Amino acid sequence: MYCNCFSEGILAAPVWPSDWAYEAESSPGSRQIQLWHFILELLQKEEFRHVIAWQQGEYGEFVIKDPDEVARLWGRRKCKPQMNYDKLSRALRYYYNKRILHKTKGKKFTYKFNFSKLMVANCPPWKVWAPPSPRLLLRSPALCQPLVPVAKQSEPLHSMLCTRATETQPAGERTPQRPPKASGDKESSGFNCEC
DNA sequence: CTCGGAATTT
DNA sequence: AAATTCCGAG
Repeated sequence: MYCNCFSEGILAAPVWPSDWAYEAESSPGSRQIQLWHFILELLQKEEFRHVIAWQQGEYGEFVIKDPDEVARLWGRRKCKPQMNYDKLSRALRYYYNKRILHKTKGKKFTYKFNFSKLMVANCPPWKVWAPPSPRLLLRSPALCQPLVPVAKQSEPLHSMLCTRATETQPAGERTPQRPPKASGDKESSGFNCEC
């Protein structure tokens, strides 16, 4: 009932406030990927669950199991070979004031997303894979774009999320998809920089 | 490790 | 505006 994130309703929303989804990769002059997008991407793929993963229990909370690796991947994406966890974590800290993240004190390498400020529009991490909605696939490359910041300047009031659908283990309904991950299995190791 | 100020860079 | 780099303090 509540989790209608995938229904046409929301996905077919008229227009996106600020379509960064489009400019995410293409638009030459547009901004580069943001760190939290990247984190979400990693979190969304199980290939990286040994490097970074959601923390069971509190949702939105994740643990960086291998800080060096995450930093390396981030550095690769941004073409910043000198990236390390020290720097990456500084960027993460800037998110505290922006209300995108906050720290889970006491737990090392553990942060938590502030979903009250962010709206999940597509491919929520908990479901890992949203079915069709071809219209919305726009021109996204491999997979659908993860999120959409809801409060750009005006905040509607969508603080609603898909509630916890995490490890409730519905079993029946949705079958766990394991989309395109079969043949070659090049591991692809995710992303490369096009610099 | 974690936290931010400050100066730069993109 | 979002990050990167450098770094002293707790």
